[in-house]
Amino acid sequence: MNIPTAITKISPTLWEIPVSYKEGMLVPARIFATEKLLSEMDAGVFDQVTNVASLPGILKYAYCMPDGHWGYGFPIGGVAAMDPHTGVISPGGIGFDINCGMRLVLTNLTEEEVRPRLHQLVDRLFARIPTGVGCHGFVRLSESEFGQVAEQGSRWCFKRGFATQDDLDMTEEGGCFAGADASHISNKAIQRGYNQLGTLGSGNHYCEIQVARPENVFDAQLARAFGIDIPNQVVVMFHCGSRGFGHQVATDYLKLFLSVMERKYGLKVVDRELSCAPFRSPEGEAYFSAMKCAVNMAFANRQVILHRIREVFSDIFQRDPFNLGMKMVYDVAHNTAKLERHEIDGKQREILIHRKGSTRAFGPGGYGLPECYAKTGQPVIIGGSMETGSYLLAGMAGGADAFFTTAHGSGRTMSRHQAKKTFRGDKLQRDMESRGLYVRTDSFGGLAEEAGAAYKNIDEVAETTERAGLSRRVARLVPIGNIKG
DNA sequence: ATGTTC
Repeated sequence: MNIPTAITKISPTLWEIPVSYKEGMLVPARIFATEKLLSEMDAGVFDQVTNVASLPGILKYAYCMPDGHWGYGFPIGGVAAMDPHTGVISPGGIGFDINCGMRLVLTNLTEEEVRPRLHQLVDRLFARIPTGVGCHGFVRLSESEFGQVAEQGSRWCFKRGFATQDDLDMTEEGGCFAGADASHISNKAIQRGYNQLGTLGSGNHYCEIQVARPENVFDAQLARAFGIDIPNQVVVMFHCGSRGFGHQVATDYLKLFLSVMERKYGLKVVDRELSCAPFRSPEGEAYFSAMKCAVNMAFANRQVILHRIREVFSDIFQRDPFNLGMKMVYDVAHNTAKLERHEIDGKQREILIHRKGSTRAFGPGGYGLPECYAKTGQPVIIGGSMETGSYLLAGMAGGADAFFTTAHGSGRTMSRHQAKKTFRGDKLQRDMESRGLYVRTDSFGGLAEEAGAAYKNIDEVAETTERAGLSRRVARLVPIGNIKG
């Protein structure tokens, strides 16, 4: 058993490790999980979340969500809010894949209408959306035009005809984090990124055709408000981020911070992977701006992919995509740092929130939400493994204590290496097809790594976030087609 | 996650 003996149970879905657990902790660590999910977490989670609790300027608690697992420096599933004046910013608290995120798109088609053309549809998506490591997109950009993508995000897509105003409205922050300045980006990052717009990537990135079956709708009223109102309605969910561009931004600044952290700022961290800089320092501010460039590139990436998905559906079903009801439910990031206003000890304050493998989940009335979601709370998209389904949820008022944050996915229980040794991709593909799920992939090895059995149970994760008051389940979405890298 | 080891 990996669970520290010092842990105390605050509620059936919340656990706390006190500051006395480890020298240097400034705040307690809190983990949202059932006893079962807690017991499935690797020891690295407890080690890392308590390391995060020692970072300068951290406020309230270092959090970990129920899908938490070991990551680079911070656990994946981590949440850390810093005082912007005294605190640090850490790339490890955001992740290498900056603005990795989820997008959910409606159709007005039913499973019965899509099934006969499923193979054709998935094959065409696989042909039109580049997948795999190092893949390139169809949008031809000069390096300076790419700088505009990085600064403008989805707004650049709107100008180029790849987005509607409604798409922008249904994206977190309108698809553009303000304050992105491409002068903080290295040439190397631009070289890696400028031809990657509209590409899915590899690993757990995918584009899925899913069905909202009536028996899987948890809250019919919220489902209707989110546009799910036909029995067996088909939706499209996809998961990807900022590709090699964001990876290079993270690499560049991790290295820069390591060179100045101790020498220039006297910051000592217990793990080099917690490389950081004061938020209010030239290096910290440059990273925050560069990170926003990667955030915006990822929003634009998902927007161009949506444009292609609409083209494919339009070709296959011989109708305009908007006649097919292809409207976005929402696009939400799960690897970012943001300045947000939250109530801390009874006072409204601006704080710097790191969310790494955790999702913003504003409750009803949350600021900046589109008017249509003012009463429902923000749509939250939690992606499961490709075999087991995903969830649409809604932010809840009870999320305030966790800075309105919830889980992001299933969370691995088995390492990629272990999964590759345990499963065979070609057999998995045949098994999935016999269960009515048609999957296309660039790499059978990559497919084996994503086997459902290598992940936590998504139903338990989603239910735990609801019991903890973080996000209410709206509908469970079952995959029938999948393309992955 | 990632031109999967600068």
